[in-house]
Amino acid sequence: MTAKENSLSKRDEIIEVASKLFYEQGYHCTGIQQIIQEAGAAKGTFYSHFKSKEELGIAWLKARHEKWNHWLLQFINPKQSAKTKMIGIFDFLGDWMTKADFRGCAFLNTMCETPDCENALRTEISKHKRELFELFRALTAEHHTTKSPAEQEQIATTLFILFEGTLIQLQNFHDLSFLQVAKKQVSALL
Amino acid sequence: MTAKENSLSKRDEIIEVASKLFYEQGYHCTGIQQIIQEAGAAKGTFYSHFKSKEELGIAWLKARHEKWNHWLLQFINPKQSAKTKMIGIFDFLGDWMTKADFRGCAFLNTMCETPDCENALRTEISKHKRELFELFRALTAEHHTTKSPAEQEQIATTLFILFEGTLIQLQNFHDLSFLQVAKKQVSALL
Amino acid sequence: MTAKENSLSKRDEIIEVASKLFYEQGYHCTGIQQIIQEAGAAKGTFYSHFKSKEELGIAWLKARHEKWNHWLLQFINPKQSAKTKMIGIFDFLGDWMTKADFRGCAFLNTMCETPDCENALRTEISKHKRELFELFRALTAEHHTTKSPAEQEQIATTLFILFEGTLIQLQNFHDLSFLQVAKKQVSALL
Amino acid sequence: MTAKENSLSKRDEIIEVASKLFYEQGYHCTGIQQIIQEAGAAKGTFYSHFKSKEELGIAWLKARHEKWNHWLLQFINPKQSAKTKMIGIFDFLGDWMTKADFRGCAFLNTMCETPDCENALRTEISKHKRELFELFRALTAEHHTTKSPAEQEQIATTLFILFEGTLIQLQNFHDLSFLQVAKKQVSALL
DNA sequence: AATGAATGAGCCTTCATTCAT
DNA sequence: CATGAATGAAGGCTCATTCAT
Repeated sequence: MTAKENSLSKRDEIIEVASKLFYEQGYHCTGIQQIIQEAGAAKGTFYSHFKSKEELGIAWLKARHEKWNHWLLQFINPKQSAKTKMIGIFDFLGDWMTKADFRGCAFLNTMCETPDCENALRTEISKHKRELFELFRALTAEHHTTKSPAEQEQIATTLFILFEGTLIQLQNFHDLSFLQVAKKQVSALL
Repeated sequence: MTAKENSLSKRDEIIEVASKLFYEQGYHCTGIQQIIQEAGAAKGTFYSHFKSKEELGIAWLKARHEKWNHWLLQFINPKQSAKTKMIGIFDFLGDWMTKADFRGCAFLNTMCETPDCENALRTEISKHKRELFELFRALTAEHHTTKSPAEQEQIATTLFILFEGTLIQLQNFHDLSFLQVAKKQVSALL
Repeated sequence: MTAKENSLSKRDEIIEVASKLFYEQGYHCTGIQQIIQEAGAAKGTFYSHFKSKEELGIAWLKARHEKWNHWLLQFINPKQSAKTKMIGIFDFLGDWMTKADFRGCAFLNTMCETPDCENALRTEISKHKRELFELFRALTAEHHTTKSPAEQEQIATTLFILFEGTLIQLQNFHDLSFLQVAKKQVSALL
Repeated sequence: MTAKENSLSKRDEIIEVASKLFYEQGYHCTGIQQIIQEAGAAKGTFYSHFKSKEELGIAWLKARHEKWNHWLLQFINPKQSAKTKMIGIFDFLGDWMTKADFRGCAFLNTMCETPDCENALRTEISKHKRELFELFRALTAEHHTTKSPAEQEQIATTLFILFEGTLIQLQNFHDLSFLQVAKKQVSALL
């Protein structure tokens, strides 16, 4: 158990440290050296767990995806209706950005510094965002039961765009009034 | 004159090459070495024109700001009304992204890879985006003459959020249907 | 064991090469590039052993301190009395400078090219010289048992000053007659 | 007159700035760029006055030689006897080092960072020091009229060694008590 | 599973100097 | 006499990765 815990914890410790640094400093601006130093691991240890920096990056985004989804669902699941859940997503956005010191979204940030679309990181990024999109779709369908699929798609997509747009504005301007505007618009759509 | 032209063109050549590379590869992933090589300049030549990479980065963003604004205005100015101009901004977005191979916005990309808000690049970035915001405000005021300032601000901000959100989605998914959704929403707002 | 020996010897090889070059060319005029080239090491190897050039400089001075003290003590310890030992120090000075091609003292040279007194190298330098001062003090106390502490301090300090002054003159003029004069003066003091 | 003054002042301004920087930072650690920048001159202007950095270094040492000698003579000339003049040289040393923030002697410092004895700077350095030696010789001869030339040489050389040794100790330890000891020894010799 | 020395290309920047104007 | 753009080698240092132990 101790052994298992240790072996798990070594790899996980690296991921944990990397997550913090990749998010705070950016993926490309964070070096393996800093990661292993702060994780208390050796060079060789790192490369026995990950065959490259990119593989660590992917592990980071996969873990981030799980964690972030968990945060979000924990936040909105207590809400009763699909409508209040959708509004809750935007409340979550404000909470999240405030706590994160307006650093923005790890996935969007990494997308912005990774032009190559064939890059494996980009796959994780679009997977993550697609799942968020699906959530908007599902909640919209649940809420707007009488509307046509096309109308539903229009609304879900708009919500998704508003979410991403507000996120970027918060990151850029550190100004929560963007969130208030977005929420008003969201309410108007529901 | 030849000398002046040459000496100017040398500095401008560096900016031009840097603009291309910074945009295509990202600011941090582009080295001075590559820039001067592709510009056919020597190390020392570079540093006689720019005191640091950051100064070049700022020169890049300032030039980009002018050029991009010029593109946009040239695109929307022929339109007759404030309303068609606002819709035109979103048409421009589609044109731009298609031509740019969906690389996204130089300013947002650089923001995403530059966490430090005190960074001089960030100043240029928010300046650029604030000006775009002002354009939305001005056109909204021109169009919605009967609405209250608060209502105008709500609409202009929503348009701005939609613009940025759509931009990010195009960059992420390379899927112009996001633009169609956004345009529908924009029309509904006007 | 072979591994350990090799890995140690790599670091030591760098120190050894650096010691030679720092002494012969000066600390600031010697680049890391030249050091690693002559030591047959890679850039990264160097920086895995030393976190900066300054750290290597300190390692150099620390090693030099040990080696030089060893040379000196081996030279004067065979002498019987404190008096002959003190004269021996000046004989050693002549031998040393002759063998060193009158390059002077690594510590004084580095002090002269390092104006910042807070610099870590300066700490090593004054440590080294203070220890030499202590040797003069100890031998003076042993020799002049009847004199007052104040008188002893006066003599020890004078000997120290004469040593340093002669050293500098030898370095400047390559003329051993300065040493003869100094020795005469030393004898007069004892 | 204005023209002459300006043309003189440009070259002299460079020398003046260089003097300050070479002394404070060391010869090798000071770059031409910093010098011309602080002197408000252009690259080409510099190289029209000096064919190389070394030539500026020589101009610096020549000017320094004149200035320093002037300082010293102005300090000791008011003294009546050769004896008080010689003691005055050591008083001057204390004044000088205190004012110079214990940066030491420009000539010795440059010697220490210039191993190559054939270097033109070294020529200026030994010229300067030889002249100081001559001063000690002349004053000793004036004072010790009854002593043999050999005895005079012994004393003058000892004074010279004490001067240089004390200078180095002040630079190293910033401790004026070395000067007191030296002065006591000097008095004993006269 | 873990270590850490070794690699060499690359990072941004400064160096002393030349030369056309 | 003065300018300042251009040069390219070198400065100290970090990068992601490999490999023998």
